[in-house]
Amino acid sequence: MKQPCALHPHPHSHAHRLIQPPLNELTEQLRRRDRKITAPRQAILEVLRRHQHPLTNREIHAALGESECDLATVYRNLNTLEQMGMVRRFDFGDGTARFELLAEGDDGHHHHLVCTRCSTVVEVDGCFSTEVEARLARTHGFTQITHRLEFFGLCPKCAAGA
Amino acid sequence: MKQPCALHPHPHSHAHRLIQPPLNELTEQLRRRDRKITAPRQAILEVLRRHQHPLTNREIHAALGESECDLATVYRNLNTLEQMGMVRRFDFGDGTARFELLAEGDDGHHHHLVCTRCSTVVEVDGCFSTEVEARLARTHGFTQITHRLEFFGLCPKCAAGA
DNA sequence: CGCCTTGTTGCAAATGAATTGCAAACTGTG
DNA sequence: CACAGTTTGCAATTCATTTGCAACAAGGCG
Ligand SMILES: [Mn+2]
Ligand SMILES: [Mn+2]
Ligand SMILES: [Zn+2]
Ligand SMILES: [Zn+2]
Repeated sequence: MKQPCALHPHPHSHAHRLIQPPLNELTEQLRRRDRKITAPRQAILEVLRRHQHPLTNREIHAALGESECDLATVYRNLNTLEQMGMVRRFDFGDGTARFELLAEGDDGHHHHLVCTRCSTVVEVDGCFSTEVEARLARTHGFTQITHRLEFFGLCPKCAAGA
Repeated sequence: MKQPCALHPHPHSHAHRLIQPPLNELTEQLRRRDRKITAPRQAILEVLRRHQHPLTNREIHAALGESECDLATVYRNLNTLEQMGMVRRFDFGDGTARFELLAEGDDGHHHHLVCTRCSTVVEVDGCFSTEVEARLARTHGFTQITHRLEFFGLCPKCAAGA
């Protein structure tokens, strides 16, 4: 029940971020905001808890197993969870949204390094560019500046075997 | 015929990048690669030449005027031009691709600052993170690392009037 | 200038992610 | 247990983008 991420190949030497809030803490967040604790919802959160890499709606749906629910329900729930700040949406530019569970209080801002061939995902931590954003704010008068940044490249395995 | 960008609001104080290769130079590139110089193609290149901000397929199609062609043709041409390295595709995360014309030899790598309310686009020049990429390469063994980065914020006009 | 090969176009249909209308089922609460 | 407000399943819809196919046009060549 607590198997590691089977959906995504990723370098074993680097563990993913190890947040994994316990399920009861998650349902607590739901309860607090008058969201109902349904079977699909719990199952989805369980899936997200198990996989600390970004997952697509379809992948989450596929990983549900028993408590199967409609794919539309997965979409709806991830939107809800995003609005509640419980998951973060990522965009790897392939037209399919991906989600990661957040620890409470964490805004989840971080980046990834994605293999353009096998889709291996490496969690990149550390975010620079606060100076860049400050400069942009100063130069162009923009406020509330954020950014979306992902890295792409060829993973060692793919570089070798191809 | 050489009106400025009418499709996108953008701060007047900052001109966009002023590449604008002449049309004949562009058709020359086509000829060199056994691509035919058709009316739709020339018209599309003209539109791109006039607007040095990222344009969507639909926007390009709408800006064609006389030499109207099918929207599918616009899509096909932008894919072709991208493969040929004559335009660069950008992704602002709204599910719609945008394109900018490139000067020959330029790979067009750069970033934007986009207003989340009115979609004003500011061209950001300067690309840091070569060190970050080098670090990622070293740490994870990836090669050919690039990145996709866009900034988002509230433009001064929107911050004021709302 | 006509012919031929090949790239291109228009049009309509297909794809694929994501959203939505609606009626039925369910959750939390009193 | 009953009620009000959510959530779900299912099917239909939207929207960007792609694609099959037959008609067409561009460029090379004789
Ligand atoms: Mn991540
Ligand atoms: Mn640009
Ligand atoms: Zn790889
Ligand atoms: Zn704005």
